[in-house]
Amino acid sequence: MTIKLYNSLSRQKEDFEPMESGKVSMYVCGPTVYDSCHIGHARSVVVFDVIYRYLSARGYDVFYVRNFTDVDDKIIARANTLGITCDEVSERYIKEFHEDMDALNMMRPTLEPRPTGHIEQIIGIISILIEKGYAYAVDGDVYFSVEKYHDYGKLSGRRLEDMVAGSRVEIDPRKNNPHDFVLWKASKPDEPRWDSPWGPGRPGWHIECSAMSAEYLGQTFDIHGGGKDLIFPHHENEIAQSEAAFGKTFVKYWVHNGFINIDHEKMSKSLGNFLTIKEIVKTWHPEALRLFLLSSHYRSPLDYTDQAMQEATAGMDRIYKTLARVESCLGAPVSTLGGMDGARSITDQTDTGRHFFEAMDDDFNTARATAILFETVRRVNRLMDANEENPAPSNREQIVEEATEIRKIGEILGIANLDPDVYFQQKQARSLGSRQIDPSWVEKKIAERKLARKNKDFSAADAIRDELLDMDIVLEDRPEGTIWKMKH
RNA sequence: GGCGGCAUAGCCAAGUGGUAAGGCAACGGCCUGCAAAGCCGAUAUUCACCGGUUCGAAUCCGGUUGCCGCCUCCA
Repeated sequence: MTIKLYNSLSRQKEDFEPMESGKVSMYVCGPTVYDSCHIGHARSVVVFDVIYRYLSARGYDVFYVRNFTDVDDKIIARANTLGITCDEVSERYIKEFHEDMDALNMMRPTLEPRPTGHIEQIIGIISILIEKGYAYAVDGDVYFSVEKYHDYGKLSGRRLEDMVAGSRVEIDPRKNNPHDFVLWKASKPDEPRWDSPWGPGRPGWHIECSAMSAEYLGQTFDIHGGGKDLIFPHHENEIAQSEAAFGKTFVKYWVHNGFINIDHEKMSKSLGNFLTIKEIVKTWHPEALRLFLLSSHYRSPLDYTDQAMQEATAGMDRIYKTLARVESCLGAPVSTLGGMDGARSITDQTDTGRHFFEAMDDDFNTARATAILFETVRRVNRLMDANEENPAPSNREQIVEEATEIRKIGEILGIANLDPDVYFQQKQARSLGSRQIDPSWVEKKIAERKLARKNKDFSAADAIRDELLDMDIVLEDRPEGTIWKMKH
């Protein structure tokens, strides 16, 4: 089986063949650390997290680099506003980024380099570009000359002459061509600065990715990822810099994720509809967010709404309810192998495993993959329905096997690997916290209802149930007693 | 103006030449005191519209309409 992935450069799906058999080098553009992460970051990180996990599960040794941009105009502006140093700003938001991403069960990349630690390499590339005549210095700035690099525009599919220069940004008269972009920026007095052959300054935005990817992955590497918006100008400029400097193909496969809308609107600070991960995770379980993000293909636009999150929550509940039911049916937890071991143990020897591979091999089609997950859930439930109390050994075996497949697939999607009790407790804690419900009061009501039911006073019992339902508390009368859950 | 994308049931969403996955919601059945949960069942003769290619198209080609993104910092 061959993995196919869509290459933004060729605009079609291609067979995935890494440069070195069995190994994958992957670079993904991370955040500029000047503010809290929003759901857009979450999508990008989840998408590449799943790609990373899947490639690993398929036996590749993946070297995954994701940078933090820690020197930039926005960071400087932020530092001035907060009255702290740029380093303090980036440290603060890197820490926050890690907290948010840990909450969303993201795996850490192999390396998370930052440009401030790679100034030497950056200056090195800029020097090569000047030597080769691709760049020029003006007043302490260094610019890349887009006209010198003849393939400029090949990723974004635009030609230099078609672009309307100065339509939205003022033309800088010091540039040879309005589309020339800055490689090195002279620093103003109170800005971060490093010595360079062109005077004290700091790196431009694009050059860091060329420098750090070359440093850790080589001058050519397999996969470069990021949000769709980075195609132009960021990735276009990276290609120009790297290929001009090193004279070889920069990246084999370009992978870009689509954008998130909020209630059908583009997310933007001016509209005031930026949703941070912290806010979302306060009301919704992180796994519901992951399921939502993986419920459509990574290149499609995705609309975030409360309804969508409720549906994703219902989906996660369904999976965990089944796992809980398996546990009580078999009297033992459904094992998680932990880490990537579970994911790596998926084989195409089972229908479920084979279908899952087919879906994911096809450009990481997580929407199809989640469908397979739900089909498996239904099969397990059906098996248990047919074997109420004492499942025959062969049935037990089958139930365990199918339930374990759910865990394994979940390991790659980054969901369904919690103890079901823990999942429902975590979920409940969110609801109780936002609704201020006292669990012991609920227990008291349930006891009252139990008494009423014992006395066959069903109207009183139903009144209690309705009262609780108004507060989004749902009762389930099970053989072993009544349990309660929050509706959302 | 240039480049690109999307239009599939009430909603979300797979499906890229062989006769429409999956989820949520709603409906009927089993179960239940009644519910809830779970399972079962029925739900798109049809994939924005108009032509064309083909034995055969949601899928390919041409056109029309509508929506969206990028061209500026942005995941």
